[in-house]
Formats: sequence, C-alpha cells, structure tokens
Amino acid sequence: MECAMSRCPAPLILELFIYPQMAAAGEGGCVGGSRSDLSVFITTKTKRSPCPPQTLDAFFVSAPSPFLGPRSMVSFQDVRENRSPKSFYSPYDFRENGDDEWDEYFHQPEKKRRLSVDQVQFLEKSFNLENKLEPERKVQLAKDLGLQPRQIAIWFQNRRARCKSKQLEKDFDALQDSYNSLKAEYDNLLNAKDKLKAEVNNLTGKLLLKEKYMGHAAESSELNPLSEEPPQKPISDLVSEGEVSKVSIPAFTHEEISSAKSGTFDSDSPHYNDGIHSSVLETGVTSNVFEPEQSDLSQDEEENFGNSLLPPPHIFPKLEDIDYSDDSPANPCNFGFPVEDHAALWCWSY
DNA sequence: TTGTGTTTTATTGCCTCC
DNA sequence: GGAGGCAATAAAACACAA
Repeated sequence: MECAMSRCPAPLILELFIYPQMAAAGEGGCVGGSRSDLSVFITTKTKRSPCPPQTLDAFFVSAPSPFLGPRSMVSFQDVRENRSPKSFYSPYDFRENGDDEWDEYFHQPEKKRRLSVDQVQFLEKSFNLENKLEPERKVQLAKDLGLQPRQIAIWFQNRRARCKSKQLEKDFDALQDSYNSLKAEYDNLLNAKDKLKAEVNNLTGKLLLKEKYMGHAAESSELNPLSEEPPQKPISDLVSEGEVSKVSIPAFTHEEISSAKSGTFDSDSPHYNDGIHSSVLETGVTSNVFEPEQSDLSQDEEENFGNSLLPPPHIFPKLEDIDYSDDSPANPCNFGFPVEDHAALWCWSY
C-alpha cells in the first residue's frame, strides 16, 4: 500500500513542511480543508493538488498528527469527552523522535476507516436539517466530530448521492405500479372490445343470412303468387329495432351453401318447398346450423364456421374498413359490397 | 477460512456558477 | 479562473454463506 505522503511530489512536501505553522495559525487550528484552502498555503496552480486532499486536510485540523493517515481521524468519542487532540505539530517533530517514528508514520498503510456510529448519527441529523453544506457549517461539523472538513464534504456528497439513488428507486417503483395498473385497465378494455367485436360480427352474420333468406323467399313468392307469407320487415328496420337477434334464421345444409357458392340456390331443396324454411331456428345460432353432410372444409374451418355462423374473416371486411358511401347508402348491411354481389360473399375462396 | 456481494469512504474528471 | 457539485469509479471495510 502506498504511503499517503509518498503520493505528494517532493516540492509540494517541502512546501508543506515550510507552512505548517501557518496552517496551525488558523482559527482554532482549523482553517478548513477545501481545495481553495490549499491554495492559501500551497503555491500550486492546479485545481487539485496531486497530493491526496485527505493528507493536505490533515494540516488544517487539530489532529494528533497530519501524517497518520487513518490515524488522523480523531474519534468522535474523544471529541464528546472533551479530550482535545494534541495541537498541530510539524514533521520535524517526528524527525526529532528519530527515524523509526518517521518511517513508521510515512510508511503507514493508508487505510480507510469507517466513521463511528455516533459520528454518522450526528452527520445524519445535520444532513436531515440541510443536505447542502455551507463552508462554515462544514468547518463546525469537522470541529465537532474531529474529522477533516474534506471528510465532512465527502460524506455529504456521498450522502446526497445515496439519497438521490433511493429517490430514483422510489420513483421507479411508483412509475412501475402506475404502469401495471394502467396496463391491467388497458387489457380489460381490450377484452371488452374483443367481446363487442365478436358480438358485432355475430349479428352481422345473422343479418346477411337473413337477407339471403328473404331474397329467396321473395323469389319464391313471385313464382308462387299463392304464397301467403306476410311481408317481411326490411332488415334495416330490424337492426334499428334491435330485433336482429330475434330474427329467425334458416338452417342451411352444406349443399345449399355449396350452391350459394356457385351463386344459385336450389329452390327444389326440401327445405324450400314452400319458400319458408322448414326448420327455423329461433334466436341464437347453434353449431348445427350449417351441419355439413359431406364437408370439403378443413376441420378448423368447419369448426370456426360452425361455431360462429360466420363466413371466414377474410370474407367480411372489418367494420372499420367498411365504406358506407356506396351507391345504396340506405343499406348499411351491404358493407361496401355492391348489392348484386352479395352472393359473392358466399364464394368462399377455399 | 474463504469467496463473494454490498456498503462506505475517497478520488478523479467534468461541469456550472460567480 | 477558482469554488464547489455531481457522476463515475476505485478500493477498503464489512456481512455472510458455504
């Protein structure tokens, strides 16, 4: 381990040896340990002396010895018990005591020494009052605690750094909590949105089926004027009256769907013998609505198809993509498709 | 006892303010 | 240009498990 004083360039050491009495002449033997203080005694042009400040500070405080490194710390206990440290004395005193002491003090390993619990408590109290350190306060604290003013300054600096990082941790935690709650809220809204979207799609599918069904019913009644089927409400009315979900939906066989694929319904189908479907479902669409007898759909497609009664998603445009500025704006159910192309909706592109 | 992680003390370089 | 603050970092001191 390097000796504290050995870090000082020789000329500086010599200068320090010349001026120690000036340092001792400071008020109460303590003129503070700031870097500016050094400039009073040391003719150095650099802002920071290459000599460790703790070594230099030692000259400004009435410590037993400026050369003791860690020994220069006066215990807080000593201060409280009014055991005043010995007044400053120069390196020459060591010379007088012989080379052994000289060597001992100059080659003393420089060790950090933690402040005592009392010292730290005292500093904490002071820090809580004011976390910035004015020069006068620094000197006073140094006196009270028997430390170098620079040590006080360093302690406050490190304490401010700790305080700041703790505050950052707190802020981070608060932000994280805030983020988590917002995310949970967002997820809930997303779920609600998905449910609503599914509901809209479901109703849309029912509407289209109903429209298809009614179209064929009208065709049948034209062919069969004796039909006594009462006139149907327009779908738009059903929509506005909220009755869509109550609309009777015909169940189509897969063959019918297949024929729809090709653009024609088989009016000879047994389900259409009188223009009205023989098996009408009331509300709700079950998975057997499109019960295929022989499916050419993949299993997944069948499941999706059967469960939702909806054409595959790529058939229906997304609601937000629908262009209502169509030629027939009165009919919001065509979703931007030309009316004559409705049949094409059923042209699954498998 | 030793290795390892954390805390504390201290240094260094840069920056801002006066 | 000096004083002092701050961030980054080094290194000693300390705590603790294996």
